[in-house]
Amino acid sequence: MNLRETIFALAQAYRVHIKEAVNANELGLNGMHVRCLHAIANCPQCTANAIVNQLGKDKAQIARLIKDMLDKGWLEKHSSEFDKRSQILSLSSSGTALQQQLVQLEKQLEQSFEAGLTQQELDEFRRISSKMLANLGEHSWE
Amino acid sequence: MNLRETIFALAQAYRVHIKEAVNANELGLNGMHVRCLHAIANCPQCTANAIVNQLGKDKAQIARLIKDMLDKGWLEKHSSEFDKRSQILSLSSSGTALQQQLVQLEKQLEQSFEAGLTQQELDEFRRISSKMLANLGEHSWE
DNA sequence: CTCAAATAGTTGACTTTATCAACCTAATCT
DNA sequence: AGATTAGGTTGATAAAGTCAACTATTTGAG
Repeated sequence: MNLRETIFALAQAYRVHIKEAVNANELGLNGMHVRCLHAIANCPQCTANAIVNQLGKDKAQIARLIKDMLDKGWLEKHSSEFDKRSQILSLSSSGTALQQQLVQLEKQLEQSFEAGLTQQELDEFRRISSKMLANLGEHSWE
Repeated sequence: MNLRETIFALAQAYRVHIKEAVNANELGLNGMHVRCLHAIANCPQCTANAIVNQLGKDKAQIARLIKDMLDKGWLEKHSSEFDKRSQILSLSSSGTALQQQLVQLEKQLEQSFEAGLTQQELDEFRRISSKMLANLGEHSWE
């Protein structure tokens, strides 16, 4: 298994398992919902544009995603006082609850990943990974 | 950066960079083409079904992908002598050339990833990764 | 041997996801 | 002010992925 296969196998495994967990809990959200919830939760004064940059997606797609999530009542938006072009996005109470559930599920999944590994190994994994990312000039980028 | 972020950042970085390289070389192929070329190259007596299992995709999608690649002249197919339901797929000469170019580009990209890392670190990364995959009961799975 | 069940592959119809270009409004820059 | 840039929305369309039905073989239980 070369590096490419390793990396994709990990990502694929994560995707498959978190999808299972999300479906099992019938949260009614898809992959982009998940990423968007996290992005907003972790980004103070989040705007649509911030999400576009963070997730590396087309702004049209993000606009529709946000509209969908607003309709579902997971988000709130109000225009920025500093730049009237910008809409500040935040999680509603139901959005926050959802995101917290996700954090929970992800924590559990991470524990599955990490089973039988020492703290040292985990640190090492992260250290090497971030070296690789630095090599390619990647940012936090989700 | 937690484990999820790390894993997806790596996968995303790989995807973005290989896509760039492929586009830069104007090979005219997309992500599924790439994966399919590799799958066929590495699978003796490859069938559509083998690809479905290897890539974990819907068989309808794979059938259309193969048709497309046959039209483009990258593949050849002939029915199996052992099972007349099966179509054995192989790379044509242009398909082989394409796949070889990809191998080249991927090798270069891997070198970018691995820059400044020792062989020990790389081994360690692979070892830890496969432990994680084993935790989740993953197979080679691409 | 025979017939039901399983397997390989194809196709049609459809949903989801992603992309491109046009556009509006507000901000910024001489 | 007038031109340009940036944030966001929308329409149209392309690409990816999914579901179900169907054909043609093969397998396997009785």
